[in-house]
This record gives sequence, structure tokens and C-alpha cells, in this order.
Amino acid sequence: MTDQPIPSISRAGRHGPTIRDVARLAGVSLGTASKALNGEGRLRQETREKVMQVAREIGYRPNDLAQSLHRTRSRTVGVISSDAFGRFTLPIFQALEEVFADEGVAVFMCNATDDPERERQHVDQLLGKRIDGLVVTARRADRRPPVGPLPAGLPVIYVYSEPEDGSALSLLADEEAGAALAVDHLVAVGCRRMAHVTGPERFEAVQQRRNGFHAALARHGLKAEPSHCVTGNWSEEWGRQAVAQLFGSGAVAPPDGVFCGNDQIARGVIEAVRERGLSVPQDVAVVGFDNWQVMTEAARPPITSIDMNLADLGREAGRALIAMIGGEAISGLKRLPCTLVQRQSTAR
Amino acid sequence: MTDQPIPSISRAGRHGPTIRDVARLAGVSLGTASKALNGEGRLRQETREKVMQVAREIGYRPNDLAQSLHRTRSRTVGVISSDAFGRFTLPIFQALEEVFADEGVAVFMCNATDDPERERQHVDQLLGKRIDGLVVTARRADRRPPVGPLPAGLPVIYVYSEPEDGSALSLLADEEAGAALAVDHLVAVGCRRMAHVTGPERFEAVQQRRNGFHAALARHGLKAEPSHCVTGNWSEEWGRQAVAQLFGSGAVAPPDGVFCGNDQIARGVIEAVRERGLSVPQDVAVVGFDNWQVMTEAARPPITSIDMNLADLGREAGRALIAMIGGEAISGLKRLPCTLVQRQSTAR
DNA sequence: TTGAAAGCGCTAACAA
DNA sequence: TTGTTAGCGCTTTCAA
Repeated sequence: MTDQPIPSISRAGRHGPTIRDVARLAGVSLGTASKALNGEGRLRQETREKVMQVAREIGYRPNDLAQSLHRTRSRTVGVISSDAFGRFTLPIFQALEEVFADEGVAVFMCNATDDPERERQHVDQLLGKRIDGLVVTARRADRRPPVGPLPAGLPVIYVYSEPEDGSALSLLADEEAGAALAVDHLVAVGCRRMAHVTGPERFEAVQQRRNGFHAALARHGLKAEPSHCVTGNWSEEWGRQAVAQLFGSGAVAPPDGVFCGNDQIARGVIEAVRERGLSVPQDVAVVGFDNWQVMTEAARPPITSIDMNLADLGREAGRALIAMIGGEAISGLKRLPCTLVQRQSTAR
Repeated sequence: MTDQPIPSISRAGRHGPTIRDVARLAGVSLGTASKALNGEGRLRQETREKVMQVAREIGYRPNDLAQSLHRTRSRTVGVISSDAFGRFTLPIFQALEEVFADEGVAVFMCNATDDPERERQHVDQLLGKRIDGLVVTARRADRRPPVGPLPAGLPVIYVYSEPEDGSALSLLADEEAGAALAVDHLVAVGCRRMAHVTGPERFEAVQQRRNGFHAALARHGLKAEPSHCVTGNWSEEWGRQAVAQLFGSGAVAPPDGVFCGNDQIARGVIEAVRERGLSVPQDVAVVGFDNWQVMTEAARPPITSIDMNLADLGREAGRALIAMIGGEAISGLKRLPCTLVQRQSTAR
């Protein structure tokens, strides 16, 4: 499969026609062709058009790589994920990509799958390609060793991810405040005996959401039974099991409001509660976390949930990186607000 | 935020130290430095080490953009999705990225969100950056207008997507054969009255899976009641509704095996069947499609499902593109096999 | 074994 | 208004 010879071009470059070819065929000098194609300098309209015309005819397309040698910027950024492209990184990527595309910046996507060696390899490659900036993201918002070593002055931003040493700008969802939203809402619909069913202890998200839960309760002058705060894994099955624990013992009054660590747990809780002959939301109101539509909307009833607005996170990150590339110095940690999306599981 | 001055370098290039800096500091010529750094030519071991040493000290990193001007290849490919990064494209991306990373090829990821204008813009940018090849993918495996116009000779491959004009290599899952697997399995576990509950007619996947369903039944000397083949949307809710239709009328004997167009429908079917007091799999065996774990494993019982092996698709695509970049001429349409993953919904 | 010089495709300063 | 020339950072002849 060899390149088709381009008609009327004697010697096309490695990658198709060059600006030299355009100049020669238009009967002008290299410099003139350049000015004409970039709309710069003072040129006769006639010449300008002639050059453009020829360029169009032979399908000339400027070599961005060569241009980059002159520019200070390559109009290219890297996105590196310390983990597989997952459900959480997805909306972030999408927003990031859109912001960069709007600015004419191309995005290298790299997946390091928690492998430091692979990550180094990717970073090396990206630096070789002279990216203008780097976005680091992850499946979990947990702290991670900083990416590097990186040349001083390279704009870097962590999204839904945080460097252990606080060395760079980090954008996170305010999960603690998100949990508080859930509690406020449960209180508002009349719940008083709150439970919290969540995922594995080792996740920072678990700790933050729980902290938000307790803090908000305290603000309302409430307190959860210790036996009503249970950790397990992130599955529906765990949600079902938790209901057996919460409603089974009879030692203390069962909860009338359950805040769940994610939507899968919430769905399990809802199903199990219903199967006990209780009504959601009448007897027990339930709030989830993540606002994952396939879960929240398929459940019966659909689940009220906290949305981390990950797309906003991605958008903000993209804009911030562009600003940094433009010369602004931004750093520190920023938490963006979550929002509550109300559905029938708390409609009472 | 300015670059840190690199110690002992008088005039570092726009993007950090250049090979010239290395040469000067090592007290050798440009050509020598190049040979030393690339491990080529005949050089004294001493010189070689000296150069490497200096390069390391000043943090020299070859500019891949400049190198690309000499090479025929940029070691870069583009992946363009005609739709948002979704559940189906994800495993494909991941596998693609891994294959390319192994080959030292960086991946530009572009999202065109079904917007032809945006797509053109992306393609333009990618061609400007002199990608060595292009992967086109989509959320739906449906036929689509070919990407373009592209320079003749640029390797292109469509994954989980197919150009209307059959102009380029296209890799798809053999969904028809996948559906047949489901039927074979249902027959094997003793089902005789088969139903098919699937998604919207306009999806090619719906048509293919249905064709496979009927063809396989015929092979077994069976035939489905027309009223047992129903289309709706892709949701759990539709699965539940469908059960009311299939089991409600009493005009014909209800099915003892249901093949569903996706796992969400299957989950809805399973729940509704159970709520009718029937047992899955004893009274009704159910098979889903997609093998989406959050669905298949959360259902009670877990769902036997057809896996399109999208990661394989991505891997194959990556390898094929690399082969094409290497000069091989590959084209046509290739369908990769699906596999059946057995779980309790058919365990009898 | 090393150095000098040309050139990849392009831009930009300076002459003409 | 246009042409010439010198780079951007690198590789690759060809001389020395």
C-alpha cells in the first residue's frame, strides 16, 4: 500500500506535499508562500489567492510537527490515568477532551493501570513529544505518589486525584459536603433515625462521606446509632445484607432514613427493604451516591442520589490547565460542589 | 511560572536542553553526540559514555517532534469516536491503548459526539500532526459514513463500527453467532418454547441478534411464537413489561427460555418472572447479552450472558493497524466470535 | 574515530 | 511586494 503519486508534483515530501511544493507550483518563493498561507505580511491579493489555490489543488496540509519546532507550544497535552478508564474517569475525560478540542489542543490518552513502570514509560513518551501540559487522573480520588520526575515549569493538574505531597493543583469533588446534602435532604423529608451503609474502609471516599454524614447530623442535633453505620463493599448484595443487619436485630429502633455510600448499595438496600414488606420512601427514605443513571433509574423506586458533577470537574481542569499553559500560576487543592438529584426514593 | 534555568547551560532551547547543548558540554561535535546517544556508528567507548553522562546530568530528552521530521513515521495514531466514550468503546480503547503503548506509539483520543463538523476538525488536526494511522469507533456498531477525506494510503480501521461504503477494514463482533450461542445453550438446558425480548428496531444489533436467534432455533427444528418476539427499548423496565406480555395473555403457552437483547432487559425479565412466583432458572431460563458485570452479577440469580469480547476486538484492531502501518494491505470486514458466560439464570 | 554540512518542513528576520 | 537566509532540534551523509 504505497502513497498515490500526487499529480503534477515532482517530489512530494515524506508526508505529502510541502510548502516548498506549493511555492514552486505557484511560482513564488518559500517565504511568500508561507505568508500567503498564514494570512500574514503584505501581499498582493492576487498572489495570496494563487498560492491558496495551488495549496488546495495539491492537498497541501501544514506539518504541525515542523511548526511546533518554531512555536513555544506543541498544542498537545497528555492525560494519564493511574488506573483503567473507568466509570468515574469517563465523564471527566469527555469534558476535558471537549475543552481542549475547542482550543485546538490534541489530547494524548495514556493508561497506566496502576503500574509505575508503565507510567514512567508514558510520561517519558509524552515529554519526548513535548506536551504543553499534563492531566493526571484516577479511578479513585485517593492520594497517590506524584507523577514524575517532570521538567520544572510543566503545567500539571490532578483531577479526581491528589498528589501525596500536594505539589500540584488538584481538583476534587467535595464529597464531604455532598454527604451533608444527603443528610440535609433526609432530615427535610422527616427522617430522624439515620443509617449509613457504605463501602470499604480503605477508600478515602468512604471516610469523607462518612465524616460529612456525621457532621451534618450533628448540625441538626441528631446522632446515628453506632450499629447503624456499617461498612462492606460497593455491591448491591452488600446493600441487601446490610438491611438484614439494620432491621433484623430489634435491639434498637430501625432507621427511617438510609444514606448509602454508592448507588449500587442503595439499590440493594431498597430491594431488601421492599422485600421486608416496608415501603420506600414511606417507611424508609434512601439516598445513594454517584448518581449513576443505570442504577438510580432502574431501581424501584428510582434513587435520589448525590452527583459529583464529574463533567464539571473535567471542564474546570481543562480550563485551569489551559490557563497554566498560558502562563498563570495556579496551585493548591480545590473541591467542587456536589448536587443532590431528587427521585422517588425520598419522595414523601 | 518560568522554567528553572538549567545549571551550566548557557542557552537551552525552547523546550529544555538540546542535543547541541549536550555536544558542547561534552566537548564533541553534533554528529558525534547524535551517534553516541543513539548507540550508532563507531565511537570510542569513552566518548560514548562522556556524552551519555552529560545528557543525563542536564536532563536531555530528545525532541520527538524534531525526530519525526526525519522519520517516515510520527509514532502516533488517532482514535476517533463518532460518539461519546461509552460503555462499549471503553474496553476497546483500553485494549487499543495497551497494544499501541507496547509499540511505543502514542494515541490521540478524539470524541466527535456525532457531530460531522467536529469530526472534520479532529481529522484535520490529526492529519496536521501526521498520525501514522487512524482508528474509528462508535457507541453503536451500526454503519456510518466513512471518515474523510483522508490522504490515500493512510491506514484506517473501523472497530465496532462499519463504513457505509466498505472502504476500509472493519472489525465487528459476530453478534448473529453470539445470539446462536444463546439459543444453543437454552436448548441444551432443556428449553423448547423460546422468547426474544430486545431493543429498538433501528439498531443493527437488534436485527442481527434476532436473525441469529431465529436461525439457531431453525437449526434445532424449533420455532418461536411470533408473540414471543418483542421489541422495546434497552431498559430493565421494558424487561419487566415484556414479561407481562409474554406470560399474561394465556393465548399460547408461556416461554420456558428467554433470550434478551441486553443484560438490562434480562435483569428486568428475571425480576418480573420471579415476582410472578415463577423460578429462574427452573421454570424459565434467561440469557442476556453484553456480559456487563454490574448487571449480570447483581441480578438474582446472576445472568448467563453473551460476551462480545470487545477487548479482543480492540487488541485485534491495534495489531491490524500496526501491521498496516508496517506496510501490509488489509481490508474487508471481519467478525470476531462472541462467547457465552454461564451463570445461574440458566443453571438447571 | 570524529567533525562538518546538508536537510527534514516550516517560520521569521532581513534584503531587495 | 517579494525573495533570501538563517534557524527550530534532530539525523545522516560525506570528509577529514
